[in-house]
Amino acid sequence: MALKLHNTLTRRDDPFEPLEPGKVSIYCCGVTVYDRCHLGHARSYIAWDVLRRLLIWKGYQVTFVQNFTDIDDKIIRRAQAEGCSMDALSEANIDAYFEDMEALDIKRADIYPRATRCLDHIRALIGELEARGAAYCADGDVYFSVMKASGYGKLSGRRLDEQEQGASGRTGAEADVRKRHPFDFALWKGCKPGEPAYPSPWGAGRPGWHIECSAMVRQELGDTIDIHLGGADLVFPHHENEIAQSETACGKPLARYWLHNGMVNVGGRKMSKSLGNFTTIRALLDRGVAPMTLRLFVLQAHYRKPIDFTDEALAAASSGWKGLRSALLLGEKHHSALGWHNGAARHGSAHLAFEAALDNDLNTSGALAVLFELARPLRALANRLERGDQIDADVVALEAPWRSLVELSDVLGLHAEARMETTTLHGGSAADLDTAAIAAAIAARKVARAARDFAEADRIRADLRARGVELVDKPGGVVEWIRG
RNA sequence: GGCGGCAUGGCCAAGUGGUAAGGCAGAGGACUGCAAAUCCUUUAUCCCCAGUUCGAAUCUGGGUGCCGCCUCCA
Repeated sequence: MALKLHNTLTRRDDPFEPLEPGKVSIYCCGVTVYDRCHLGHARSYIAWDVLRRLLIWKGYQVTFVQNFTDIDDKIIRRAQAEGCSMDALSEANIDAYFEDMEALDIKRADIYPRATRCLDHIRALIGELEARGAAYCADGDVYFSVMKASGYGKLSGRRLDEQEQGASGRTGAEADVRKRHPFDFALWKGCKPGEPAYPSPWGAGRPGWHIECSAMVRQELGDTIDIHLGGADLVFPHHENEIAQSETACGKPLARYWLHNGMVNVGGRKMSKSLGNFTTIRALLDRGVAPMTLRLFVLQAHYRKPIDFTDEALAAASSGWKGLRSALLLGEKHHSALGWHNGAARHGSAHLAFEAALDNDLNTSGALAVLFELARPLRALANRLERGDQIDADVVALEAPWRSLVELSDVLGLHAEARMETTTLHGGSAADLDTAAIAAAIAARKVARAARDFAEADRIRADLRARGVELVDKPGGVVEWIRG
């Protein structure tokens, strides 16, 4: 089976073939670091993490570059509002970005260029565009002339004469008087008083948004890369403009495959910083949502379709992850009881079905179905072992499915840790209860149960639950508890 | 107004011409003092209409509804 990827440029599923056999170069549009990452970012970067893991699993050598936009109007404004420097704000949000991504088990990129550290390349690229007559100066700003870019609009399927200017309702009519064409965009913005500024041949100022990506791609990966990634909301104008800049400058295609992920919606509307309807990754983790629950939530839908974020969907993903997790932990927790030592052969048909699903434009939902089917008997066995039940399954025959499950789950970045994860989405604080107090309550309940005073036993259980501790009665009088 | 996308059981969702994966929830049964957890079993003809075809959720045309983008955005 060969990998097919939906290419925004061709609007088809194209067979994937890297420019250089065995090697893949990827550029992923990163975040503007004026705020924390939200679930929309998580979705995007989880999807691309799976693409990257898949390519590595298939044996490709992948070079993955992802930028940080650390020069931007919103960063400047936010920094002013918070009374700190732009650099301090960026640095804090970059740190937070890495923490969030690490929690979600998203692999680190090989290189993280930042706009503030690529200014030489940015200025050089603008200079080239100017030399080619594709850039012009106006009042301290430098603009790109879209009329000079051949094939402008090919990525987003737009024709300049068909667009209704300002249809998004976000542009001020007077802002564009300096432009020769309404779709011309800034390569360099002249600085205003009090703003951070960098020197340039066109005067002090800062780079426009689109130019940094063109410069970084060229600096880190060359004229033409294999895959360019980003959210669907970046297709126009950001990626269209990147193409215009890069291809006008060097005359070669910028990227062979353009992939775009769908949005995360809230109540049918796109989650976005500007709409204010976002939930940060951090907030979700602080609520006790397991990182892998978020992964599962994201991967249960195809990456190009919109997904609706609801508490119900999150709870469903949480339950699903619990099942997958216990199957994944089976071999680790019980390997001596199972007598699994030999590294059994893989479960061939599962591998084929799994790879076929992902080969079909990253059908993670189909791939997950394979994992759940592998997991079902494993989970049942794990739970029986935990309960001390009679085992009637062919335990030896389950080693191969388990090893396959672990390997294939890793391609989706789904990893189980043996430590107890909090999975409830609500519940009080158990901070006022120490372990001894809980043990005492359990002992008291045990006495009550022995005396068949179930009213008292249930009262103790309800009391603990109200304080965030859930009791689980196991066979043999064993009582386990977890903090909610 | 332009461009693009989506519509499958209670909810989420796969499916790319051959007779509906998977997850969640629900129901029934087992277990339990009860519960929780767990195990077993179980639930659809694919927005509407008209076509193409031996055969369509899958192709074509029309309709309806929803979403994204049209210089902040993952």
